[in-house]
Amino acid sequence: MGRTPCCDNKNGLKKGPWTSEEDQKLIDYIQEHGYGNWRTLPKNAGLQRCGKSCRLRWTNYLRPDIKRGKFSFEEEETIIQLHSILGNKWSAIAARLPGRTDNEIKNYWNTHIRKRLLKMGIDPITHSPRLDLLDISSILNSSMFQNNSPLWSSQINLSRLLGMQQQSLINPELVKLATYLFSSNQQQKNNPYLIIQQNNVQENQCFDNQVQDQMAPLVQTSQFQDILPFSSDAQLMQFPNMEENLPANYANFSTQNYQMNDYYVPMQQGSCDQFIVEKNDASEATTSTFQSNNTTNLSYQSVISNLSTPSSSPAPPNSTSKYNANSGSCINNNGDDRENMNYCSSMLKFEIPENIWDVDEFI
DNA sequence: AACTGTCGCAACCGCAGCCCG
DNA sequence: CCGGGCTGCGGTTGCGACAGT
Repeated sequence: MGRTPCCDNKNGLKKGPWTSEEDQKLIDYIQEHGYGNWRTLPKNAGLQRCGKSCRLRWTNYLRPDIKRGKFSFEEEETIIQLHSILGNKWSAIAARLPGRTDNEIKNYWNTHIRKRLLKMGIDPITHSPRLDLLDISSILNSSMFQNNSPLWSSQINLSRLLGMQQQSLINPELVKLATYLFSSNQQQKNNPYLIIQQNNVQENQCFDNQVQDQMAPLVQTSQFQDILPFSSDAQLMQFPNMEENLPANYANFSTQNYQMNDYYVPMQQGSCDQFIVEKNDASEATTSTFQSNNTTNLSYQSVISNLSTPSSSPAPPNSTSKYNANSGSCINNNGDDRENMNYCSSMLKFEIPENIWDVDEFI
């Protein structure tokens, strides 16, 4: 439209950091007259600033209801969850975080959370594991590609898959597939747990036995049996020393014994049509379970409380949500249709293709 | 102590949408 | 309906603080 910018310098308007005197003038004026009509406000308040600068200073810094200081774990987790739903809609995210401004959240995301997710091997945009960091050869050597695998008979064209490696970076379905293959590769090592070493995902095959030993009891408590992937006591029996290794205090256990870049994903393969997503608040960890309605189960659990500071999950108590894998919608026990399942899971999206064995469909 | 590189945050910039005459 | 003004939003930048050498 070609209108003149409101903040041109032809009037000698001041730019740059605000002084305390300017702040006080702005505060005094707004307290007396309220805000509105930002274009005329600076003149009336005796400020050599443009209205835009005044509005920004007020909304991002001087507003009395602004909460300063470090982000709490609850806030951080909320930001991650909301970002997985809303993307870079900082104002929308800020609207759900009382006292925080969009600018502050945006800065915090770019300087802390985004870097952390990248370091963990998670794409901060898609909130999915980054396929470009996966060792594709180890994926291809996974159980699914052994000649006794059901997939062997499906005549997969491996070179075709390799050729799609780059393209797969932008194909969400292939990302899902690779994620699943990746998990299967870990499972092949007769290990019920998958630790994603987020510092270097390429070294996933180097399983950290120490962490494994620490994590094993995590899922062996009666507290977790209801949300575990294992459908029977017999399956639970495959874990040794389940009573001895039980931590006295799970919350302390989860926050003190793990590195922030470790994820813990017990899995069993299977086809899934529909999942139940649960959040166990008593655990002070975010726990999500995907349970198929078939005979085989698949579960995903993320210990998210190791991100920064020990704290509790922001979700309301007793929140249980059902996630329909086909529609992608997430409905909690109050019947509210959540926009995205990530509200009740965590930063990692785990979606299992409806027909995982039909690999050709993804290529 | 001096220099250099990195990080974090406040502030700026430009664009888009809404409102109103 | 149209155009100008205002506001809000998201991306980017500049600079001070801090860490490392």
